[in-house]
Amino acid sequence: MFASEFEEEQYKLRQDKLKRIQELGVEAGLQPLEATYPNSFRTTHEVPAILREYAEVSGDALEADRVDAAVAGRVMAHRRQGKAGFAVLQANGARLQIYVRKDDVGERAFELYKLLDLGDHIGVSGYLFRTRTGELTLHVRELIFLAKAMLALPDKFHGLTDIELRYRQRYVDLFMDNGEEIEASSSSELSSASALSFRSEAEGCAVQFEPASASEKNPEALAAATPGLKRMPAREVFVKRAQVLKALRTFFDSRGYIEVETPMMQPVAGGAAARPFVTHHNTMDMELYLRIAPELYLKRLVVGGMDRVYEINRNFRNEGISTQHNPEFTMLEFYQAYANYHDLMDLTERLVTFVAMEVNGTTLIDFPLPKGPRLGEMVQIDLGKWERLSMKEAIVKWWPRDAGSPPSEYDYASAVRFTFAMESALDTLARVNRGDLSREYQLSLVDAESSLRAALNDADEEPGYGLEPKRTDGKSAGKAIATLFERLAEQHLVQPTIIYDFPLAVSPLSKAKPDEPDWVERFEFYIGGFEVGNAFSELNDPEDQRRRFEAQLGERERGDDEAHQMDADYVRALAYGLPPTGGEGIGIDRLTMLLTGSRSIRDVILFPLLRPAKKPALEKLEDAPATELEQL
RNA sequence: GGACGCGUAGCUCAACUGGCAGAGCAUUCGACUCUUAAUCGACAGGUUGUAGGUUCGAUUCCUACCGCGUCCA
Repeated sequence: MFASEFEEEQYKLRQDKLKRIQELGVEAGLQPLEATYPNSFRTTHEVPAILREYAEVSGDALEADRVDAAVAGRVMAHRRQGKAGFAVLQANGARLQIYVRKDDVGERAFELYKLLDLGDHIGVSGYLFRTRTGELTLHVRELIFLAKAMLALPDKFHGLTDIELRYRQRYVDLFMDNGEEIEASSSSELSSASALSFRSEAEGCAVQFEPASASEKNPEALAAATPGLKRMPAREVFVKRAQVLKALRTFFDSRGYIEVETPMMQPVAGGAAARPFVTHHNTMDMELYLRIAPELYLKRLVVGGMDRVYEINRNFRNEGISTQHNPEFTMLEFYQAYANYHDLMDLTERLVTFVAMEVNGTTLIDFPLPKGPRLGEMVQIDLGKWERLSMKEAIVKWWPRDAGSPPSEYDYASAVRFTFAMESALDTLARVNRGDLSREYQLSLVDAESSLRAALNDADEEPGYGLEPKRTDGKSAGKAIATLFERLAEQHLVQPTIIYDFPLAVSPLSKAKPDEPDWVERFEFYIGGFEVGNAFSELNDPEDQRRRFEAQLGERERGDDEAHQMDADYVRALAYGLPPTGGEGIGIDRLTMLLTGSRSIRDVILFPLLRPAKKPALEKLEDAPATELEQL
């Protein structure tokens, strides 16, 4: 528990203080436990409510018509001046100053006041007034000790800036973080006046996070330069996250969708391309997988006549960790019978717009790009303005200028032709004279080259599905096309963009386009340069579904452990008749990142996965001799 | 998995080209009845992530490992 001997000493010191506090309480007639860890304190006001209610009431008015109040909170500042002092109580993310005078609270309570440490919880009652500087303050008459902070708080001005510690000790981060901290990547002068100004408007909170110098700077110069990255306070991020969830439920509930919960532990981990976590049930002696998606269960429900369903819950994917990936993440999935992917495109635009308005009151967000060549750049995104491009159009739009003409329908039709197209594009690219080009341009050429090569590799490995007899080589180029799109276009999709019509090869659960059997009715939408959601017209032909699963099994045998597993029961469910259905999944963590201006998924997950903390120093010392012996 | 960066007091950070490990906050003691990063005075707090190496001398240079971060895959 203790990080150091110093901390242990601190702890003991505070134990002594707690004992002294107990003595004071007992002297006042309390039971020992009531004096140290009382069970309750009756408040008359919540701190945020007081700040809101009396924000406009003058000191004279408060004096003329005295307002009594009892509030409780955590001591976040403690300023003493002899026989009086000011302290700041924080509760529910808002801060109220209190004023304690020995003359008013008496000898014993003032003794208690002097024993307080930062982080302690107290309850106070008294009356409201305004100080000389005009700050709303509670003049304390009675002071009750509620709970002790046995460990010292971080630096009161800087707070916890160590990102690792913020994640590991979120319980500290939540009450310490005021978001004022500036992260590197631009000059401190600029970053002190961020374009983002986060205020707890909902709570009318006294904590204002606007840098004092902001108004003095030239706003035009600020807008021109990349503004610094100012974080929203941790607490506010998670308040917003709750609002996002609430808005989503409002949206679907009002449209007749039923919220359901489907298994998190599944005998077959299906519904997505990802490696699962494996677990074991002892009594039944069976392997189970933590779900990678709820998809197949939700569609079973549509078979069962639940025509509109949605689920908001965790998915688990045994994959890498990055600023956009956490092994467990929250996914919204919804399904609507008798709808197709065109209907879902319209619904998606309305949904995102609605959530933005509910949560932020505007569709405009300032967002620091979390990856790609424009990493860290603050961009303004309008979540109410959408563009739609087919995947093929997107490849054309972002096709490297120096690589000749983009692939045609003819090139897409088979892996052999696609390979040839990539090779000739690479040749064209290689012939560009790079002598007088800027470094930036040269880098973009390198990037283009690696993108084409990645697609080329996929085309080489592309399996033959045998689904399309017209192909001479028996191989599709679907996977390679998807890779090409991702490498060329994804990073540019900053404003909300729907990319529709995906290759069948990468879409084992989607319905094919009637006129183009190699392509499916599927779209993904991108914001801020990353994928936020994925939707399609659901494949509802059991025969076709069985063939696709079998093709995926072939993939798996070839070493692709992300290929979809066979789910015979799902095929059986389809055999009972799934109506034409549109379904969609939306990454809630990523959506929350956008709506809170967060650079990392870890900033919107309360307890992101980290390696276990290193051992306390004392344990380590004891271990040391053993390892030395082993080495000998 | 690869590249780069970081790791110094409880917290936030210094320590120039390798030359006595320092400051602020917090803590402890003292003064102060309108302060707000309160102020003033004093004390205390360190195996510089771990293990090696180079050197008269290592927080600094080198190697490996651990942890975290960022990017790429």
